[in-house]
Amino acid sequence: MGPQSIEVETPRLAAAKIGSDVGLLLAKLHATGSLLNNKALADYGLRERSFSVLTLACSGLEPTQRELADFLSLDPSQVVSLVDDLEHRGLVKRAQGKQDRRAKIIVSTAEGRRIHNKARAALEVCEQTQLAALSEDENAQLRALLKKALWG
Amino acid sequence: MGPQSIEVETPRLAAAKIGSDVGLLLAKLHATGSLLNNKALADYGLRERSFSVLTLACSGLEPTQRELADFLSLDPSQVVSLVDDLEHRGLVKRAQGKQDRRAKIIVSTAEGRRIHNKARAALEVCEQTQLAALSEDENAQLRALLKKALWG
DNA sequence: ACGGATCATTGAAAAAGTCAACGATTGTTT
DNA sequence: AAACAATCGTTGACTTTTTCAATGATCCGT
Repeated sequence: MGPQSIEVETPRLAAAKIGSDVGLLLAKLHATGSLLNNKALADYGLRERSFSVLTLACSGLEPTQRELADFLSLDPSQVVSLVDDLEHRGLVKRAQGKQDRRAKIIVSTAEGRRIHNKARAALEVCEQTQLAALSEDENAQLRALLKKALWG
Repeated sequence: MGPQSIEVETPRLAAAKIGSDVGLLLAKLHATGSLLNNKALADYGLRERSFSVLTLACSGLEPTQRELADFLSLDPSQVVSLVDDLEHRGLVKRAQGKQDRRAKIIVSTAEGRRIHNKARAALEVCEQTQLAALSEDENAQLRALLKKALWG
């Protein structure tokens, strides 16, 4: 039950030119990160994706399911499953769209916000250990670059 | 058949705090990137993963399948499928391990290197368009940060 | 009011991931 | 040297995830 040891082996293959392929770097960091994130979120019955949905639901932005699908790069049917699960557990609610009655707005419940706060704290710790090799500045720099790459 | 238009819409939800969640940023950039990369590689009958395997096979590092699995964060059985496919198409060969006769070393064929060069060129163009919002310096900076985050 | 488009949802089919078992080989212990 | 556990690639079964087409309800432009 002690603090989980983090092995930082630098594999032989990291030397290859492939180590500069942005696509692979993203895939690898995302893969290892997802594993740790999901482990950290498991205590709250969440995974990376349901946590993301819950975060948006808690954001006050009142996202529709379509917006969630677009933003999270998911198929609309996957959003249905995620929201179903969160709704059954009382963490979010489906509300009727305001201008569009086809759309459904996902909003958090009080319990949802409570869980989200705890989960967010756990995830922050988790991500800090993942990016332990980076200084505070570099960490912020990485976020900024990723954002800029995505949305300019 | 003209140059594919790239829509750079900044979605409403990008404003949320979630836009600073490293895990989500990685997931999203990886997701959109994979789509484009796979599309670019399709002309050569490759996908992101088979391309990665081919790259390592062409690197001169003589990786074993176990090393490929570790480096690419894949299950060993997935590597079997990937190598099977590449081998059937004559792009790589399985060679006996030098110190360990259980292990199999993956090396490229001449045809494999030919295809790889073409695919790599196409992928570079593709990645440049993906990271078009970043300057040359920022592009290098991003690579460096990702590498550092992974291997210190 | 009509027709085409979009939203959430369902269900089925395809793809990907996970996992345990196996033979062959290795390294270690006795 | 003999026995033992561990590792490598492989196979096959199983679960999860992804993808896609179809549907009813609703919106929008004409």
